Amino acid sequence: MTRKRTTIKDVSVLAGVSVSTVSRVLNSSGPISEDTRKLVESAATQLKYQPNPLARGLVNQQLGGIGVMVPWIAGPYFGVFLEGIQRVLRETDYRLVVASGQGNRDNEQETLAYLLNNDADGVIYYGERLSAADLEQINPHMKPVVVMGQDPAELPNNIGIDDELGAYLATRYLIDHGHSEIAHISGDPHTHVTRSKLAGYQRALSQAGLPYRSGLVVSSNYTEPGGYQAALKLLAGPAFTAIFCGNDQMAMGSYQALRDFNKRIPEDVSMVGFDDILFSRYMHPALTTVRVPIYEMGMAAASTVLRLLDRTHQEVRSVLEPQLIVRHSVLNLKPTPP
Amino acid sequence: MTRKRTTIKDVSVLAGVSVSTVSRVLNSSGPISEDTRKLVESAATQLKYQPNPLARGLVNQQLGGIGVMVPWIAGPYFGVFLEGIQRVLRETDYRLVVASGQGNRDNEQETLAYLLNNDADGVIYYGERLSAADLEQINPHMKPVVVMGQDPAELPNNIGIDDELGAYLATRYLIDHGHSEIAHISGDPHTHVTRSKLAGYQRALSQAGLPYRSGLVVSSNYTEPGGYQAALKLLAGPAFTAIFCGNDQMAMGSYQALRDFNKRIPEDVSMVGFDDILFSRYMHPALTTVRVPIYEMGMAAASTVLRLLDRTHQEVRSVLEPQLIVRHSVLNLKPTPP
DNA sequence: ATGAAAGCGCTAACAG
DNA sequence: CTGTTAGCGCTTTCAT
Repeated sequence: MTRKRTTIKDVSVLAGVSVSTVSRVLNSSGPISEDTRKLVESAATQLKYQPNPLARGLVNQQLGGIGVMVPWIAGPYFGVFLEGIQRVLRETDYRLVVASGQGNRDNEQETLAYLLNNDADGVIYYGERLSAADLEQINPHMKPVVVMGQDPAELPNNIGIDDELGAYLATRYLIDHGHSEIAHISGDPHTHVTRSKLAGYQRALSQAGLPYRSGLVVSSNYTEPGGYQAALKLLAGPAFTAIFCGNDQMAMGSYQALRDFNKRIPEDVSMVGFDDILFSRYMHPALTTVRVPIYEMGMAAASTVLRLLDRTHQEVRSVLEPQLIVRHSVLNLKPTPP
Repeated sequence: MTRKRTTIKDVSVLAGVSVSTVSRVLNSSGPISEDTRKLVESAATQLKYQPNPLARGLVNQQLGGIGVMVPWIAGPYFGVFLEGIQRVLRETDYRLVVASGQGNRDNEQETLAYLLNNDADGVIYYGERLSAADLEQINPHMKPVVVMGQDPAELPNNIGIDDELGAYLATRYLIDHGHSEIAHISGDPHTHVTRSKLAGYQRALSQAGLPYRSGLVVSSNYTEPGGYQAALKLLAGPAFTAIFCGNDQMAMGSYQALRDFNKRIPEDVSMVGFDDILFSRYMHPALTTVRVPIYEMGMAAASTVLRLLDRTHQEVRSVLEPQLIVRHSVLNLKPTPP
């Protein structure tokens, strides 16, 4: 706030050249003699010159930010996602502008629109509430948008893992360990992730010749308290020996409910989660779960916007395969190990 | 990327006035007749005009962002902090630009400098690695900087809770429940938070006439694996019946270590944590801990930068008092309840 | 009360 | 290879 920052003009004066020459060497645009280049460069370093991003953006028509919209910034899942994004963005000149929609649709829409208008040259949207049409409407300039957590079939630039496969793996693992009454704590049935997981659960069941029993499936909301409530509901219904939980946070809540009802894990109830958040390994017993490479997904999402923004950006090779992480929350019901 | 966005010029043409008039009504600067005001306003709405923040910033000399530098974006503690910041920033036109230093000093310094130069009109720095002098050096324009997690005595605009008091409360609680061999898992002894907590621990001890025994204190790094290792070290030393843990994440790791050595919590070892992160209540047994109002601290930090930026901004009334949350990880050793 | 014009700092033709 | 000039979109004197 004190003295003016040094401008390109200052550099040009010190170097004894015109501003356009300075601009040329700084951006390596246009031809420059070796002598003047050095001259300018030393002048710039000497003055610690930093181009004004506003002026630059004004002429280049770019805001300079990548906007990210997640339901919550906090939380074990999205935090890691953001970290992945930041990891690739830090190699660029784009800044990371984050916003959270707090699970509110109007809020999401408004904030995303604001982001697109004021802050971002491209956005990453992790959520299900806004459809392709919604997004198009708030994005009149057709800036790159990558969407996470929606059906790849319906949206372009959608990044995700194969949730169906993950759920299949989880359920299959339970079946292989002799479980046949397998409950499922699910999410909002209107969303793609939830449906995919349900589908994977069902596929494993039917493949093993096990019936699908709707009384064993309860919807919740992917939070710890939600998982707690869901487990309570399950406990009041038909008997089961295992739960496949839609995410680890709900598994955490379920653990609590199970303990409150004196059910031992895994002796009385086995449990498999989804996501493999950091804390899963510290649960007691350590949670067997499906690992989702959320950090890598953040990197992939960021790389994708960057690539959409600039054809020369390298695509990051990212394995977006879910993988079962075996820990100690599943009891083997079979006499011989599978 | 397709058609140009509408500019103030477009609005002025539609309204049949000059651009300066439009600017005046939009910013309520200068006198305007009621008629032209309405005229301009309707033209603006009709065109869905959004001022270009770059052009605006260029003339007003403001970047438009509040930069936040935390060690990690992910994680149960800083995520909530960021959420608090976002909460107050969303009421303003400032964007939230986040960066993480990944625990690397040079990285922090460089990134913070970059933020100050390119993105932010003010920054919030949560960390201990950069001193007042370091900060001053990278902040030639004297932009507002609020610092978290350092000694309030040494830095202006420092926001924090009374860690010493929190630690005192925790240790005192243990003592009141009949514990006298109380171990402490600490952090980097060079940092202010860690020293404060240690001081609170010592004060409670000496106040109760209990000796301070250095063999019962081990330093770690505030992570889960760090807590695990620290507990292991403790287990190899003198006997103790309780641990006061520098934060909940290390408590989580300690739980694991204790279980690995067949120590029951709280029957064999009682535990008190610090922070009250979301997961603490889901630990088994639920962790008794010192609640740090980190969300509110985020809000307070943001309000403070805003106030520094603009004298008219209201200061948020925030209670930054630590508070003991009693759950089930402490065994009462006394015959009668305290 | 309103308009004309200068200028924020930078890039990109256009000349030379 | 380098300098001059015209904007980018907006705010703000300075006139009127």
